[in-house]
Amino acid sequence: MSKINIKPTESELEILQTLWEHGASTVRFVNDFLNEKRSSGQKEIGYTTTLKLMQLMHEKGLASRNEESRTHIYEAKVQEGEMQKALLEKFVDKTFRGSAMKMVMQALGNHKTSKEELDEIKALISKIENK
Amino acid sequence: MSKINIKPTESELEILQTLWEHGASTVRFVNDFLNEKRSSGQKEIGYTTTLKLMQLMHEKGLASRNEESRTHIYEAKVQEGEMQKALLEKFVDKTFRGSAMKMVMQALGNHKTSKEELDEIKALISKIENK
DNA sequence: GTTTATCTACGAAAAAAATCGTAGAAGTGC
DNA sequence: GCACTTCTACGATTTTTTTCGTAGATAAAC
Repeated sequence: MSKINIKPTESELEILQTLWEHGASTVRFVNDFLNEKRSSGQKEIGYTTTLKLMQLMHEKGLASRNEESRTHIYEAKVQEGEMQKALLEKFVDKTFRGSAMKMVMQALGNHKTSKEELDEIKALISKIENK
Repeated sequence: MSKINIKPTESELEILQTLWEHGASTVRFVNDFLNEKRSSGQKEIGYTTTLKLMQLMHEKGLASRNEESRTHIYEAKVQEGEMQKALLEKFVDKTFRGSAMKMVMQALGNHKTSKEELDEIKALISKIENK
């Protein structure tokens, strides 16, 4: 349960997303994936840009890497859930002045929520209430 | 209902928070307030730093200012709720891969939620369901 | 009315983050 | 083996954000 004390930058977070979603990956894969996502309009990210970023992430301890083969394979070193928790807390502070509730209400209000999702939430609420 | 296309930086958001919380304010007030908040430890923010930031926000259209008296009075030009909505959307994308639901669950799970708050949410859910 | 404090404007330095170019090593295809 | 591609390392540039110093104007204090 090691606390997360390393805050990723925007770009780093984007890379982490990729690693979480696809598991351990090469720089090439991450770079391609990122560029596909932002296909329309924006300028492509150069390969060495992503490389550099991932090298930095390795140094910072955000990612580990396997150097057995020439093509290194990077893996997220922090868990997605933990990072989400840490970032959420910070975000609530910054944007909702600390009120998680306000944020939840905002999210529920804005977002078109399906019946299934609402049921899920209700279930969670019951669980919290009966505890 | 003008869409928000201006993304504030971290510092700008902090200033916006102050303006939202206290209404139209002078640079001096904002600067003092900000420094009190981060009292312990960190270095103080210089007056001209805050001044510059607020001038930039004015240029960008994030804040308006009343120049009638020598001491200008700044006011947030975007509404808190709108900005929260915009930032929330971006945040959910970046951090929860677009799943607002996942985020809500995470928030409800981590955060110690009071009975009143839970009731509030339940009320909101009912409202959504009966619509 | 002269000194002192406070304000804005503005430029520029410092810090943080993102981007890329180049070099050289290592693999691939023929 | 030789040309071609692909990879890492590394330094350096560019862009963005934050920070502050200085100058001049205005107000306040006495």
